[in-house]
Amino acid sequence: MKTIEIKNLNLKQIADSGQTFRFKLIDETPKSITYGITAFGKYLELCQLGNTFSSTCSQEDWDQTWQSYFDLQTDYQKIGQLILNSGDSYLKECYEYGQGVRILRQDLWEMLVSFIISQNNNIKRIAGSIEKLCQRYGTPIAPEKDIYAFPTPYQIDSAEFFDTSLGLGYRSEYLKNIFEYIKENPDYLSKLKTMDYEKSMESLLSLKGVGPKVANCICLFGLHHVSAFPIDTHVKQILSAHYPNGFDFNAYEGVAGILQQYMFYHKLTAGRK
DNA sequence: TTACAGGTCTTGT
DNA sequence: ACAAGACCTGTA
Repeated sequence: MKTIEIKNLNLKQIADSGQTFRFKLIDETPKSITYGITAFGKYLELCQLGNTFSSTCSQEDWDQTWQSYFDLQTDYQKIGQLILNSGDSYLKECYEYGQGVRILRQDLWEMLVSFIISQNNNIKRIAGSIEKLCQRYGTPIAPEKDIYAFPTPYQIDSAEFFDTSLGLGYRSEYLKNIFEYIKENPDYLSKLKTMDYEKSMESLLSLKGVGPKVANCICLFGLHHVSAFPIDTHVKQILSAHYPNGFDFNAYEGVAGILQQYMFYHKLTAGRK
């Protein structure tokens, strides 16, 4: 893959949208920006200049891994039209501001672990914990660049998992339980992938340490259930400020999670310089 | 020093 | 059902 044109994709926006902790900023110039992205045991360096993207990755890797990862088969323009036609000026502002946000199709296991770590935590510390977890247990992908895959449950030694150097705090016990559970039930994750949104929520909520917010994040980012709408402290503030009489989820059946990302990205980054 | 961070669990009404 | 309070820990 040399260069390709893609609409509705902005790497910086996705990096700052909070759905992934595996984008590393490599280089930024006034016109272009390059990220190193790790997913599914592979590493991609991708440079964006407007709508033009370039990388040295093989065509095979692009077709088999990254095209799907970036959710390129989904038409975000169409979702944008829905918003623009809705007459909701706040939502319109969020969409126009964050048109390059997509819902990445990330690995379910990685999302499960990452969003358990995210609870009552800050982004810097979350990313640091995940980084250390990969460095300690993950398969090397490009070790000269300090790039390691996200470890499988079998690579993680839960016996030494209470080591405080990962900075997980009380979440380590939740994770330890889940590692053990997955090892005893190796088909749990593939079963989860066959469930619809409601069933997968119910199943995830039965795991200790997974509440409604984290379960919705896993549904949205790990299972691509786009009707999931994670409500965290920021989204709670958004809803009470802009929708005091309630948000009409029925009007956006099946795409609510994408709207959540536009709103979330807007709240976190708009007005910061 | 104290408070906070993309919540969840536990306990007490 | 619902409302507090506790909870690891790095950062400002």
